[in-house]
Amino acid sequence: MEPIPQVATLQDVALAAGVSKATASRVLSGAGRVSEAAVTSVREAAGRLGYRPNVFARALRSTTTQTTGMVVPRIGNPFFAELIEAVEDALVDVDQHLFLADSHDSVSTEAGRIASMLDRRVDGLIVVPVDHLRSAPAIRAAHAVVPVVQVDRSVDAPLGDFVGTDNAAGIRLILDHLVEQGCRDITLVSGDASTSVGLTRHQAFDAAVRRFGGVHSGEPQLGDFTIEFGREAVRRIIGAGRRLPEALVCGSDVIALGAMRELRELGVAVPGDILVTGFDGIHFSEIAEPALTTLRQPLREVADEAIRLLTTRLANGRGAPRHLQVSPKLIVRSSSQRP
Amino acid sequence: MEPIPQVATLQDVALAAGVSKATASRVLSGAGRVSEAAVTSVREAAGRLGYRPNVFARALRSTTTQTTGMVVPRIGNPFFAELIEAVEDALVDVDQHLFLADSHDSVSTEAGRIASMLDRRVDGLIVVPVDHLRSAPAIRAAHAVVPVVQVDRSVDAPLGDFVGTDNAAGIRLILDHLVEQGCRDITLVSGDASTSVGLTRHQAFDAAVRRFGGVHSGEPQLGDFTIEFGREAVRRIIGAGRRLPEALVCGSDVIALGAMRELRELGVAVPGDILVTGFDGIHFSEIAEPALTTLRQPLREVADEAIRLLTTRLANGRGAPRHLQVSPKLIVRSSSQRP
DNA sequence: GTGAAAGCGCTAACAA
DNA sequence: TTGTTAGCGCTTTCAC
Repeated sequence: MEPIPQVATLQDVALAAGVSKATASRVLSGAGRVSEAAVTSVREAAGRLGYRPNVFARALRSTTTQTTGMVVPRIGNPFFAELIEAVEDALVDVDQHLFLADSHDSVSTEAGRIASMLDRRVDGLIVVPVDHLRSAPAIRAAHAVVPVVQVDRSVDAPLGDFVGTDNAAGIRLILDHLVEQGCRDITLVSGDASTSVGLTRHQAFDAAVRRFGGVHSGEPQLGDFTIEFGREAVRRIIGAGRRLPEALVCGSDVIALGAMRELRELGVAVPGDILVTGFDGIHFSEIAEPALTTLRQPLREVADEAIRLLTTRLANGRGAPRHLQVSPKLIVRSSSQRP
Repeated sequence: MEPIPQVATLQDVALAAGVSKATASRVLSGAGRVSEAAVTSVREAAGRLGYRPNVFARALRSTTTQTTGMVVPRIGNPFFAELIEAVEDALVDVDQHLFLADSHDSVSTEAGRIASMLDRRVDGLIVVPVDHLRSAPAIRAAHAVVPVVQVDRSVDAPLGDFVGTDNAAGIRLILDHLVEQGCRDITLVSGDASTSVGLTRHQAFDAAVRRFGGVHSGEPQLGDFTIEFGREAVRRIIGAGRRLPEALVCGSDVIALGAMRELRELGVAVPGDILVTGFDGIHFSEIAEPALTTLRQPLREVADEAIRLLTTRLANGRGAPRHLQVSPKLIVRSSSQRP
């Protein structure tokens, strides 16, 4: 396999501008002192020849690739899709490109994807870990080589930086609201302890329930952050034949949407017979019927912080891991208001 | 900026295996004749040293990068998010990695993203064009350099391969169904003529309406494929004060979901007062209330075909552009059934 | 079957 | 300020 010939190389530009490759390089990459004349002629020549630097030659020589890697559990999950969009937006502002991979909720796939990001010498890595324990080795390996920022979820070990939502505060906002609505019997439907958010939201829920004297919670339903699990949880709760709780606090909008669907199919009215809340604030929470009360995560802010952490790391190197939390905002809609 | 030192280079492996770089390369990249002994020792040494080939050095020398580029109008749009997921899945099977970019529904952003894909020497490019006319130049430029396949939408000029849904057949399925439900007054709410799908679905709609003798359609509402436009269209239709149509045929599920939301807020019952249909078959169409009748696009199939087209091109080079259409499947749900 | 050597396009010493 | 030179790590002739 022959190398693909390049339209115009730095050599061509240098020749056309009547300078050396080195000078041309200095002009184009903006480093080092160069004369006005050189700048003008090189710029002109580069433009005329339609010169595009060879990314690989550059990467082979330098330490940067202008590329940020991102690994998420599942692209099709609307929450992650919206997060990806926010990151892509934020990346444009710092002139970085996005290398994206999907770990399919599998720790081993995730490890492979992270390894391939490292092979591609990404300048930084944004990862939403699949599992708060078993994702650690791959992330640790990455962390040894490149700045890593975990977003939304994190692994247990203190590895690199993190930016996510203040889950405990969020859950408290939800509980306050529900109690205010007169609920005393509230059940949690959320992700299980395999992810940090599942764990934290569960703990926060228990703590918040304990804080309110008269409130009690049924058996929490813990599983995946999927529509299907939301449905399944409802079937389990209703199948158990016990009295219906007054409210369902769901660990994500996706779960809540699935739960509401199943409730409707089983003839249970929301918010008539039971209140439901979500978490994340995805676009669809607003157009669901009934519109879903949720906690909006400021994704653009999260994305901006993630990029900022990455670039700071790149500039300043090591240092204690930083843990940033943004505050979710309670959006009260029909699903949680007594008719 | 110093080059980042590599953990183990081919040189190291060769040394450890007691062969030359050339032989080591031949073993590892599987090209050329090599002795059993060489294979064993090189493999062993590579494994022991944790050798990972340098992607950039390889790309600099060879013609392939194991990377496929994908440019979509908006990642956050659930239809595209699901498409991206399907493509990512399909790519794994052919050992390719994904370079993803968002064109933000802007032709100029799209051109920039495509150019940067070319800079990165992607082996192939998958693009969902923003505009069926103005996206052509950038796609043509790409097509001159690398296999390009347009997915879902296409530009007017015959550039590279295409794989998408048979929109006309889809619209016909919808119309047949609606007429069967007794509808005679049907309005289209869809994307405008700036995209090929907007155009095709509109034309197909007009043609199908003409085919049925007694059916007439109100003024079609054309705009973006967004939730917001779905709402806006409904406001316009109702604000016009004319008699409500019997059904709304929406050009995408996202539009339909927005439209249903607005109808509800305005006190119009679906399917009691008006029927609504979507297009695409995104996950949320199923859990909407009422569940949305839609046309399911077989995304995994589309993705597989796209990859197949790309790899065939890569192997066989030029040739007449191929235009593949997959058949959407009508999924009838509550939103289009007279109570 | 194997090795030596050239070179992909670029950046960064080091001289001048 | 500029040019010369030396590689970054790899694949691929071309001899042997």
